[in-house]
Amino acid sequence: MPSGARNLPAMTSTATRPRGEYAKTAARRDAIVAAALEVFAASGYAKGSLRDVADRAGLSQAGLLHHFPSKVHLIEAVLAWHDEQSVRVVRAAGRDGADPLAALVALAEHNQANPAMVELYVSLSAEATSPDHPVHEHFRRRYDTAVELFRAHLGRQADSGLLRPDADPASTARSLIAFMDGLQVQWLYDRSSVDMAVEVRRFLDVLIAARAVGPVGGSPEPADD
Amino acid sequence: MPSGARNLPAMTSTATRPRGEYAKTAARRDAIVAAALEVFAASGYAKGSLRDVADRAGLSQAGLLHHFPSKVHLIEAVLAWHDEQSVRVVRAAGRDGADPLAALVALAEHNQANPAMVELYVSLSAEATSPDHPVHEHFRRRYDTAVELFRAHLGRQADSGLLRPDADPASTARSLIAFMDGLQVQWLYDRSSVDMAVEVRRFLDVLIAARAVGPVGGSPEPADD
DNA sequence: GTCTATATACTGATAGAC
DNA sequence: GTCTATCAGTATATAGAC
Repeated sequence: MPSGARNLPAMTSTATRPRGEYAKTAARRDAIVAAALEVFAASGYAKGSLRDVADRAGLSQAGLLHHFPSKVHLIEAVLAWHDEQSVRVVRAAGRDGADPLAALVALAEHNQANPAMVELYVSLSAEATSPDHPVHEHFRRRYDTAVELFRAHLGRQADSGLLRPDADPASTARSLIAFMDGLQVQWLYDRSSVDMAVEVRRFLDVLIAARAVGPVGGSPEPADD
Repeated sequence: MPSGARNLPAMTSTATRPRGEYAKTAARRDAIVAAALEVFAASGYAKGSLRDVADRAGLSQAGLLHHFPSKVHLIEAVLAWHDEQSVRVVRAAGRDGADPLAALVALAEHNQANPAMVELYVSLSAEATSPDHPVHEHFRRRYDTAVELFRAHLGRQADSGLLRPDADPASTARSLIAFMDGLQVQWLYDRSSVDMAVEVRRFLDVLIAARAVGPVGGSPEPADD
């Protein structure tokens, strides 16, 4: 279970403190973030307690607060790690296919293999709709940039005739993100009946494809379902 | 703000207790449910406190617990009311159009006019993904029946040639619900930029329509955007 | 039916020893 | 850097007066 920290980047600035003695601290912080990810994923941010995180990370609650001076600092670190993971997956998928849309299938597969990340994202994005929530702005910005990213890409596809002519790029961008978000919720309620990667691919085929009914980006990944 | 109780049905069984003295109790319960809806919508179920609900309903916390013996009883009453409202809207929309799909547009409009209901649904459906959450089963059943409802309808439309031939009824049903759920989240983050009713109509046109590009159900409501 | 008062438990955060 | 001990605040729920 606490395996989320194995590929954590050094979030503490290693440049200013080259001393070897602090390497243990960085590992500690990573372990704490991994524990916090699990706790907040399972209980949400409001109900998730620092004591639970501390217990799971193997230190006292006061010890935890030495590394992260407040609960808000901790959740921000967790979100930074979560976002970095997502970006990493999308970038890796974009290396061969070069299509941001095909990367969504890879992201769905990645999420499906990491339920805790889905739980965290679903519960936290819902909690943070309250304007005074500590990470409200984080998610607001995230949606803004995500919609704009896809809108721009779909606009280019429309210019190339690769988008259904009756599909508005801005609306389609929003729909795409909304669909993926909602799908994660359904998946959490019934993981055996919902295959997110398959649904995403079908959705893209139906919604995006102009004339051709084949895979969206021409990416070399036709065999999976 | 506390205007959600004006069209509350009598959830307390008025048939068994015809006495006039208890009418005040029913009204009290309705007021409490309305207050709880607001509190849980704004703060979520976990963080929303009975004290807040009691204050808003104009009685003490102990007095509140006389009517609803526990927090779980209260949230169940709130959900029952919420579901009843949604069913009412869908049924009313189905009376003239007779198309469940067109009713979704009406539902989106209704939700847009009642932000508290959207906040409640979004935050609670996310919270309740945890299997041990008090209302987990409620939402699990809700998704099951909703998917089955739309799947059956889309299957009939497919038989009539009214569904894109490359769209699978079961997948499309899931996608439709996922899209609407995700859209509500985005709307909560940016209410001025997102028009749920418009997006739902566009989505239906693109995803469902077989050949005709016109409105899905032929309902007499072409002028809105 | 509603109240005050309280029991019991847990929260995030702090102080200071080591 | 980690600990124990403790803070002040808040939570749900109960007991008993009126």
